[in-house]
Amino acid sequence: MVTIGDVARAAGVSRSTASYALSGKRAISAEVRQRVNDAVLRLGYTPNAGARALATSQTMVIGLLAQFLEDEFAPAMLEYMLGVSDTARELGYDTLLVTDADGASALRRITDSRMVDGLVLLNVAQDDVRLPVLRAAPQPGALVGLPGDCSGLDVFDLDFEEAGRMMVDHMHRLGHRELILVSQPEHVVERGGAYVWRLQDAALQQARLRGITLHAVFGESRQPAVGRSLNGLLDSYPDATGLLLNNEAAAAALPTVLHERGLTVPDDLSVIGRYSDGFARVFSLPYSSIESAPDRLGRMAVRQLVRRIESEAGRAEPYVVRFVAPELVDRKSTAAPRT
Amino acid sequence: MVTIGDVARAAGVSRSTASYALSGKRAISAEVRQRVNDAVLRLGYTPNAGARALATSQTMVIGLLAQFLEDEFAPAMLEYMLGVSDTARELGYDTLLVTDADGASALRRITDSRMVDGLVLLNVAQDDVRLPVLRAAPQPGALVGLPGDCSGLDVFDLDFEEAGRMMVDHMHRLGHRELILVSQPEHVVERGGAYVWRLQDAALQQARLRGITLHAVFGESRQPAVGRSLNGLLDSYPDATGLLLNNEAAAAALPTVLHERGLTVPDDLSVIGRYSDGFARVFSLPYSSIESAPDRLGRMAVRQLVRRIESEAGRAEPYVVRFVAPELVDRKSTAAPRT
DNA sequence: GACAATCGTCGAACCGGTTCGCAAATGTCA
DNA sequence: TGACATTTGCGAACCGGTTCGACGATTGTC
Repeated sequence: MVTIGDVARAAGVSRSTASYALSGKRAISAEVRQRVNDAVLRLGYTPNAGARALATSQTMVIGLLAQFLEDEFAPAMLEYMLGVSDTARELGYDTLLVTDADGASALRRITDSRMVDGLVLLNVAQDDVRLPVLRAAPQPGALVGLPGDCSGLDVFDLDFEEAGRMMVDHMHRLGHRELILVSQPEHVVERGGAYVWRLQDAALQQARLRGITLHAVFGESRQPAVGRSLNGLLDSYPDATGLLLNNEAAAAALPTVLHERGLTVPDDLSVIGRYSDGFARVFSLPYSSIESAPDRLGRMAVRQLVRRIESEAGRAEPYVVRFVAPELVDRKSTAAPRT
Repeated sequence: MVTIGDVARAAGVSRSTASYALSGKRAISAEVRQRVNDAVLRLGYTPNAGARALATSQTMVIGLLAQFLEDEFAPAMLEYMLGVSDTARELGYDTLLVTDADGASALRRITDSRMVDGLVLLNVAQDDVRLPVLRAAPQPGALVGLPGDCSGLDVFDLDFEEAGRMMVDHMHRLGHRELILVSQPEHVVERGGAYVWRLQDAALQQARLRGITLHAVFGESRQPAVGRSLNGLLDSYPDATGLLLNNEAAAAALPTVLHERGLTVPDDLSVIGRYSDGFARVFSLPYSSIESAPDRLGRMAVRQLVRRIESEAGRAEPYVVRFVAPELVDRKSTAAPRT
């Protein structure tokens, strides 16, 4: 392994001079700088990350805590992860991926051992057990997902309330008067997936405001339960003319269910989902949807995190809670209800 | 920050004694060991990862290189990633996620700076530019995906040849005589996605052997192209009675295409895909499929990698190329062709 | 020509662990 | 009681970087 000592020797200077020549933190003559650079190239020198971390107390790594829970819709998580990882790299950071089932103790391990300069938490729950650990950590943290208590952290999330209202209003404008909202499985809500009831509560309230009926139910997360559950719903609410899906698995299962029942979208039923456009295209999800913007959220979180990491001023700045405005991507799956 | 010096002082011993008490690499009296452990608990000591890496030249981190390419089916990658990350953690390692577009230079950066003890490469291409870098690196590497040259590396992959033969034979046994095989987009193959033509070539050969017709074509990776492409195929080969899908996006798009054409599976058409069971359940993919076993492959790769990292004997062991035998998961999407 | 300021470089210390060699304390046996 | 082995803990060196203070050589100023 080639160290900075080897470079210094090859360039005929001291280790400290070599270091300064490379970092530029002190004036070094052009000639010496050239000799050092040549030596670096000739020997193929790359600084040892551990040594540098020890000396500077900066690892240039951010921790990405992704929680994969039973009944959670995992594949969507990948989009957030890529947003985080790609943005981190653009800003000069690598990404340590942490998928431990026990997020709190994994978080403690990572922060206490100083493996990372900052953290991004995905899939944050209402009362997330990881948050006290994160607040106590010396590194700053950014969340994707809105918890009950945002203090001391930067938070980014889709505006699920507005999403719920948009779904209802869109249907209402078209003339629908009875809707069904299929949320994530009850499990997810119990565990504190706040976004589920944030959307649901707002949708219910908006329905009341508009004077229309909204049946809010929990869905399932995979076959065969998800198909059965959708059939059950359509049996239970035969007069409903619109379906709102805050549940990706349900959106994937719906085409077949409707086909089997001989129903056509949007003639017999109008449908709006909530997922990213990339997802819709890859999985052939044919319904208009509220864009969940996972890449944007991941990007925003990392940007803010790095700002805090890198400037001492950033550390002191007030914490932000920022919502991405939902946008409806039209895929022609809604229309006026059949009279 | 609390260091081992603080622990030593609190326990009334030297730093070296504290270190030995914790590592157990030398005999330390029970009483002193107790005092050290108490101090650790009282002060909340966790070793600094950078310092330890510097001293031991072991980071307890493995690098995970995931390549997300245009037209590649990204969501399936998550299953591999989780298999790797979870297994790594079980064995005491953390995972550095690298998603750079330029995999080769990212790999060089990671290995040269000694950030990781070993590497897992996903989505390995026939003539992968990352492999020369990996072979030159001081850390061992394991691949998921079979390249042209496996020398110096441990390789794990699904037996795609056998998968191709199984698909054909299964259809042949049922009485089918004309099949269509939809592969990944041409892009993927051009870039060296060997698994595509490994399956395809084996399928073609087996079809010849059985004396049946197999139309092998490239598919698309997303809507609306993927739907159009499937429709075009069914138009072009009206006599085909069986469809083989080595393309997840095509499997997701097919139900709607068939519905629009008024075709029923398996009465009008028999279908076999190639994807994991977890995937099929979450995305309501209703076709029998060859299990791609992503979690198993990730797990195998990490296991072997850690074996090589941890034992000096492991380093010397001969390199392995191991194939997972394909298994057909029956979802009742195949039957004898309509006469 | 004396003195101060600036520039370029070096030596040494430090970051926080681990590990080697050694010595003091204790125990064993003749 | 003395010789010797064993246990137990300590000091120092090292891993590979960064950074501070100092110092000699230039350059500038009056």
